[in-house]
Amino acid sequence: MTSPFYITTPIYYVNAKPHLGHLYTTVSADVASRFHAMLGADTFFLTGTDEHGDKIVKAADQEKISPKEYADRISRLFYDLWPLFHIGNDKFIRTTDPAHEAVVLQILQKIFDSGDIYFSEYEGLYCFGCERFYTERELVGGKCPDHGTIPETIKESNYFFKMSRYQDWLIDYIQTHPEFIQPERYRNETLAFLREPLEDLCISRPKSRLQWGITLPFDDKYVTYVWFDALINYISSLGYPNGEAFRQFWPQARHLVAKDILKPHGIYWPIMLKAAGIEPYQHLYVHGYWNIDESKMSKSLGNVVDPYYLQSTYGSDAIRYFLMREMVFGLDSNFSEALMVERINADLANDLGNLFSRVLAMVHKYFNGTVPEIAVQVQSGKNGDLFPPSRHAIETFKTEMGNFAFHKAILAVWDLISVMNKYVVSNAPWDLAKADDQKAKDRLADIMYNLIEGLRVIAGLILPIMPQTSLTMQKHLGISRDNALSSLDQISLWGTTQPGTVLPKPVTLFPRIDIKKPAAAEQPPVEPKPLLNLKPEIAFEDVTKLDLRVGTVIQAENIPKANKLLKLTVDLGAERRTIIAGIAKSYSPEEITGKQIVVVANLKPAKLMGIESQGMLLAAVTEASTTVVTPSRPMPDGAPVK
RNA sequence: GGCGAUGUAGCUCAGCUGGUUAGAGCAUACGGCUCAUAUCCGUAGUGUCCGGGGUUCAAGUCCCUGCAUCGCCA
Repeated sequence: MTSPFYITTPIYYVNAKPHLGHLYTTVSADVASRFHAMLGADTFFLTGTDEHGDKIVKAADQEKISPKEYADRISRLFYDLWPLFHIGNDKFIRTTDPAHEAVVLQILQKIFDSGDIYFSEYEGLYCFGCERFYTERELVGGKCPDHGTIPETIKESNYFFKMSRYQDWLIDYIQTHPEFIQPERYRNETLAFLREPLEDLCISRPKSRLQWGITLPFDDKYVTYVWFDALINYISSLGYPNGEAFRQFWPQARHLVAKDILKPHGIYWPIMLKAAGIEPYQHLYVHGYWNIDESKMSKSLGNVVDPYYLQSTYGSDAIRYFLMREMVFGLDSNFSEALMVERINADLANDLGNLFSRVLAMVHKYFNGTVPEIAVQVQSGKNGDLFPPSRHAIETFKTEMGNFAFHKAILAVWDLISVMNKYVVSNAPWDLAKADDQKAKDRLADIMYNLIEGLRVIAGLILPIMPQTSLTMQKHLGISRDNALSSLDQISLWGTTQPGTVLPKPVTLFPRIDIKKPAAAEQPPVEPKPLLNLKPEIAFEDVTKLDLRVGTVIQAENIPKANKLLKLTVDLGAERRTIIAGIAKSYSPEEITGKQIVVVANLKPAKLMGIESQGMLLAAVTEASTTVVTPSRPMPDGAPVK
């Protein structure tokens, strides 16, 4: 019996709507899960949402609803999305589920009792956006590098988890289990991080600052840090400690994550498990990002491709195929609609769809839609012409899928498709059909039977990737629902199609998409109005504290080793200022020189890259670019901006 | 600043432990077939394999160095 297979996606944080990154991770997990089911494994596939923490409270406040209502709303978007992509998860967990919260309490108490949690006072700079403390040197110009806001100094007592105690154990574990973190580059990254002393993890937040969380079992004045709460979902979902699913699946866990959450999964989580006396998970599989139109996708910005739009425009299977085919698991990939249309047309419509269509059309034309009598080669105990390439495809597919090399597994299938298209041409069934002798008729029957069997193999192999298309193909190959292909062994048996089976008329599996008029143009995306994610409301007095002035950039230069920063000399009329601005990616020194800009003139100076910056300039910022704010008509330098 | 990754045809990428005229898919041009979703099959290419230096009988492949892009850490 194949060992049980337990796969997880991260539970997605409900501060953002589902985007392409979520979709990719979830589809990957679904594909892997379906594949292992085909190998005969019992599978458990988990996804869900992560709902506690500061950011959720803030987002809820914006909407003037409770954190729970807000979490319900966003969680629902994920929950409703997955069926559209035929994601077959066994469970959808929410960290607000009472059962999950109960397990978190147990784990906390267990680690607390064993002495790995201690109470200590801490003072530091805290960014509310990031929900974390920063050290001085991590800040950029005194500001949070992610949010550009000035962190607040906070002094508080908190509970800490003694991760440092397990550092050597973890290093040793990763070194003696090379497959623990994959691909290797991320294993190396984790080990590199562990070369430095590990700091203990602050695992609590005082309720004076945050109530939206799980109250610590040993101190009701605190709630649990959201990551500590969230990671436990992987075992609470299985009914830790006594659940049947936990006993069956736990040691087999495979966690799928994007590279941005390597640290919590590669370091915190194994140590948490160790401290709680639970066996480590089996594998952590780390994948890369989708670069969309050159720019990265980001959870905090609107620049993401909407899965709902993709599904309604191109269909679930085409998207699943593209995501699995285009990305080399572990590396970054590019995403654009044009690239996707190209793949859909070339691979799905031309290669697969057309092969399917031409073979079935011939069966109808030459044999009235009936699978011809078993061909000579098969009768005589030999396998058919297409048996060797089919077997090869199956074996390669099996190996590569097992390695999470989805794109290579797909290539193996497409190699078979290519062989079959050549097989059609080189045997020219239309010529055999015209011939008037029995030998030609037998040969024609033989060829058509081989093609039908080849299609059956393809239909089986694409089952994990494109489940709906697989079912459509099977139906048209005369495979009834009751006998639907479900295991690799079944697919590997050559010659299971019964002669005499009447096949339905062929259908178009994937219509070609007109490049000049992409489907996108016909169905404009129905975008729900994006949330602005505003900062908390401020009073007029707060605005008057800012002293904004017009100034002219009279000199600009690059700063060595700082690829984002320019050093500007700005004329404010009465005085000149040196200002360090993070615009180097969007402006050359030449381009910015001579421009009038708007400066925050009463900002406390800060040192960046060893240079004192005496103010900051205003700029409009997206993930992709930065544009400096300029008065629409020339103004005298030093003129106030109100 | 430290560590690491990447840099190969117009595009996306293969090229394992160094070994004959550097590959695939897509895109392009031409030819063939007609069963098929104007699909499929065949042919043709184009490349200072990032720059420079070195090791070797022989380097895209190893070493050094520079540049560019990216990631992690500080």
